[in-house]
Amino acid sequence: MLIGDLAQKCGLSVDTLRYYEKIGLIPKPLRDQGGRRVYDQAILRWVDFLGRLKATGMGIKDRLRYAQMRVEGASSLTGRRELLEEHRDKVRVDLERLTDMLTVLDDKIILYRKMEAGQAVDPSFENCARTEHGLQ
Amino acid sequence: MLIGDLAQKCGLSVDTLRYYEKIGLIPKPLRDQGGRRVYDQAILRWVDFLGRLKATGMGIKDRLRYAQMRVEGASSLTGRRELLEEHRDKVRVDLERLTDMLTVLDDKIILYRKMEAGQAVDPSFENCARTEHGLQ
DNA sequence: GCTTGACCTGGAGTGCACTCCAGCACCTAG
DNA sequence: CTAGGTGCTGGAGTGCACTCCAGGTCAAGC
Repeated sequence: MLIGDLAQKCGLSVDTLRYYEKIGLIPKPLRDQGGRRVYDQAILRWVDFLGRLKATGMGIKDRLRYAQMRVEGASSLTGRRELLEEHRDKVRVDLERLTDMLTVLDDKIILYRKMEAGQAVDPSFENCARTEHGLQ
Repeated sequence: MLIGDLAQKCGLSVDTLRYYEKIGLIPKPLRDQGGRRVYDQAILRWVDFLGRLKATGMGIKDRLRYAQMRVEGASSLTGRRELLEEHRDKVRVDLERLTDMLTVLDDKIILYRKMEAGQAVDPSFENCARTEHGLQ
């Protein structure tokens, strides 16, 4: 698999893949006679997992730490687990934040709909304890 | 309330508050004799809501669009509602992504713990369909 | 009256995470 | 055998979202 194929399969750009390699996020692949990168299928799982870490808010520094430990092998098992546990905690916090916000947004959207319908808004709703925002 | 007090109350830095004012995220406050910004309590609710939008992944451009519509008043009610509905959709997607990731992380953490305990890992678990990542 | 700390402005600098580019090599299809 | 597409490298450029700084003003306490 050449870099263009991998890019297509994993949804990253060729430039991003080379950038990830440069900073050490993905291992240096073998090269063919012409010096072109040749990837193994296994890279797909790793890139996918990196994408999930990123998509759930892990910055490049922590992904890099994780990648480096992964290269170190079995001796870094504990370190990797701890990093994932830290990240899990952050994910839990984010989940709560998003869940709360969903409520706030639902309330506000209802409020806006009422306003659009020309209804006078009940002040006790405007200052609804659930959102504490009313019309902003 | 001067800018330092506001900064303390809302958890943003003085610089950030001035930056937000410069780009139009928060309205220009009145000034006292000495030219210092004087804020009304009401700004707190707005800044808090902006913070929630930010903390749930809304970029500065959309926050700015929202802020500008807010200044326009009643005529922008529909626009604001639509923007919030768009954001709500994104929040829902993020919630699902985070929920999935929580499962993946839980599985991996269990796997790492087993490895740390020196247990041979059941290959059917290593390639567990839930995570499709195994040990990374 | 003077010091000290908070505030002011305009503009430069930072860190993250890519993204793009020039100029070149290589490989494959026609 | 050549044209077009893909790949290579090193390095510059981008957009976001602040953050910091110099050089100054102002107000309140001693």
